Order: sequence, then C-alpha cells, then structure tokens
Amino acid sequence: MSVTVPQLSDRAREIVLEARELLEAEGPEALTMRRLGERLGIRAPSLYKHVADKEALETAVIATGFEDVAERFEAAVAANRRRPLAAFAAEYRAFALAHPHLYRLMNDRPLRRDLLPPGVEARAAAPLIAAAGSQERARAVWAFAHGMTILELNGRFPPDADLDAAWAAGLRALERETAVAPAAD
Amino acid sequence: MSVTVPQLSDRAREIVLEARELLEAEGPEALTMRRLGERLGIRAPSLYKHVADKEALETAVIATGFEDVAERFEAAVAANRRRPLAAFAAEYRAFALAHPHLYRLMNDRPLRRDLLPPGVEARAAAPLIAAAGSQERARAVWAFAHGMTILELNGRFPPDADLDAAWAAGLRALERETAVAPAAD
DNA sequence: TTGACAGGCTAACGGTGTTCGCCTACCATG
DNA sequence: CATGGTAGGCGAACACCGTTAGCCTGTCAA
Repeated sequence: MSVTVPQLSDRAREIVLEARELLEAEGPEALTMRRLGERLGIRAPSLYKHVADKEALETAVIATGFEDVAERFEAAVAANRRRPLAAFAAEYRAFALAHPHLYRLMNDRPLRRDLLPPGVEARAAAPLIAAAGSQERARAVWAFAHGMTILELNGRFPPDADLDAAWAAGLRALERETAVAPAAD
Repeated sequence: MSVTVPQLSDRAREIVLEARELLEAEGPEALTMRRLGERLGIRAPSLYKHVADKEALETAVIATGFEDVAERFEAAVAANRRRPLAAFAAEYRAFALAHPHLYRLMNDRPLRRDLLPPGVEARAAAPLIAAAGSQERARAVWAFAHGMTILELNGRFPPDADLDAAWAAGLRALERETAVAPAAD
C-alpha cells in the first residue's frame, strides 16, 4: 500500500508515518508528542517545526488510512462483481480488525476535513457508492458495516455471538432492498 | 467469592448526577475532576472519597444512561406492536440526538462491565431482542442503528444527505429479513 | 470522654499539549 | 569570501490533567 501525504515536507511525512506505527503498535494513549519525538530522536517541541499541532498530525495519519482503504475497497469490489456489497463488507471488516487503533482514529470523532488532503475521503467512499447503486443504500450499508465493526472492536457483542451470521443476515437484507417509498404507517 | 459491585453512597450519587450534567452540558473535555469538584463546591481530591477513579465515575454515568434508554426502549416497543423495530430505531436515534455526549460515552469504548450494576445492560438490550425475534437480527439492527447514529453525530454524512430515507431503507430491509442459511458464494 | 470515621483540605507528582526564546548548521547572494 | 536568512534542532516553562499522601475537623457511638 502506497502511503503519500501531500502538502507535507519529507520530514513531516516521516513523522506522520512514525506516528501511525506508534499508534498501531501501542494504541492511542501511547501516541504522545514526547513518545513520538523519542522514536524519531528529537524532542517533542521540535515536532512543531513540521506539524501544526497534534490534531493536524492525527488527521495526516487518518489520511494515510483513507488511502489504504480506498485501494482495498476498489480492489475488493472489482474482484467480486456478483456480490460487490459483500466483498466491500468483508474488506471493511478485515481492515478494521487488522488496524483497530487506526480504524478508531478514523471513525470515532468528527473528521477535520479542512486538514485533510482534498479527494481522499471521496475516493475511499466511491467503491461503496458504486457497489450500492444508490446513495441511500450506500449509507445504510456503511452504517451497518461501521456499526458491526465498532461494536465488535468495543467488545459489545456477547463473546459467543455468531458475528459472521449477523453480518450475513444484514448484508442479505440490504442486498435485496430496493429503493421505494417507505410504507405508510 | 462474589464480584463486589460498588454500591454508591448518597453523596456519590449526587456526584454522578452532577458529572452527567456537566458532561451533557459541556462535553467530555469539560468533565474533569477539578471542574466537577468546582460545581460541587469541593476540591478534586475529595471526590476520591466517594468514587474510586475517573473511569468508575464515568461508568456510573453510563449506568444512568442505560437505565434511561431501557425505559424508553421498553415504552417505544410496547407502543408500536406493528412495527416494533421501527419504533425502537426512532427512539434510539432520538435519545442519541438528545444526549450526544452521553451517547458517545456509552458507546465509544469497551464497557467496564465489572464496574456496572448487574442487569442494567441486559435490560436495555431486552426490548430490541424481543422486537427483532432473533439474536441475529437484533444484532444486525443494533449495528445499523448505532452506525447511522454515530456517523450522524460525527458529521460523516454529507450535509444534504437524506438520513430519514437511509434509516427507512435499512429498516425496511431488516424488517423483511428472515433467518435462513446464507446463500453459497 | 474517648476514639473511630466520614469527608473535607493542601501539596505534590508525573504526565499531557504547547509556546517561547535561543542556537547552530547550511546555503544563496552580494 | 562574507553575510544574512532559514530550517530544524534544543531546554525551560506554562497550564492543565488524574491521582496520591498526609493532615484536620466535625459527628457520633461506646
């Protein structure tokens, strides 16, 4: 997976990649400016010569995550034209389980879109939108996938829960769904 | 040896309610031990005479949230026997939008079940399980509802997105879904 | 009367993000 | 070659965080 962070100097890019490694290896509490500086052989205040503040640094890490998932989603959807939503969902879950701390960073709070390189979020979303056929269904599938994923990461399902079955049930339902006016009630 | 569930004194209960008010009014960054003490007219260290630590305090706040949603979910599901899942979903979203900071606290991270009064989580989950008919569908509906909700709270949908339509589409699909073996693929 | 204890207090510790002013090595231009 | 600007380090310090330790006082039962 190529990782590029536009708008950043070479040194800043190094810092962002090191930050991502630290986050993924030890979790969000470990990602402090001092710990990060330590890994880079410089002091925490020196980081501010390259990055505006911690939030900008985290957003740059998020951007690398979006690039990764964009590539993965594009490949997954392209590789299974018969059930693109199922392919997307499988890839979605696999990424989150492989990169739980990064996934949380990317999704747990409002996105600082003003600090994000333009287009990166849209590219990550495009494969799902194409696979879903409609924005409405894309949003429902996204919500389902994120919900399943984050609840699993947070240990909210019972330990003996058959999550594969829940994923399958949700996907089956959403694949069948056709866009019609909601039933009166 | 039974697990000792910390039983709160009257004073501790006051503290927890004040913490909840502070959280709901000003958000999670404002919920600090010093600020909470200030509102109660005591110093931060004195709080530790009543509460083990901040995590226990937050978990006690979470418990009050579970009690609230349990009541609301029970009433909502009972009031609409024809479409109990839709009733649940509407109530779910309404609670989250009315109490966004509390909702995040309750759902953003792993639950400290060992610090939670027993039964409170199960009671909140029961109405959905009953309405869904199967654990599998209950889990899928929960994931969808949480996903829609947290993505909305995080501002992740486009500002012009028709979220009512996405909710309706997802619910329509999940209401129709019947438990069958997943299609081979 | 005494003693336990509940519930306050101050001081302090180590950690956090961040700002400030300083210094030094490099590099382009006069 | 000399000079000056800049990139990128540095330590000190600030305000705030959760938390601990030790102290003190009022209440109340024995």
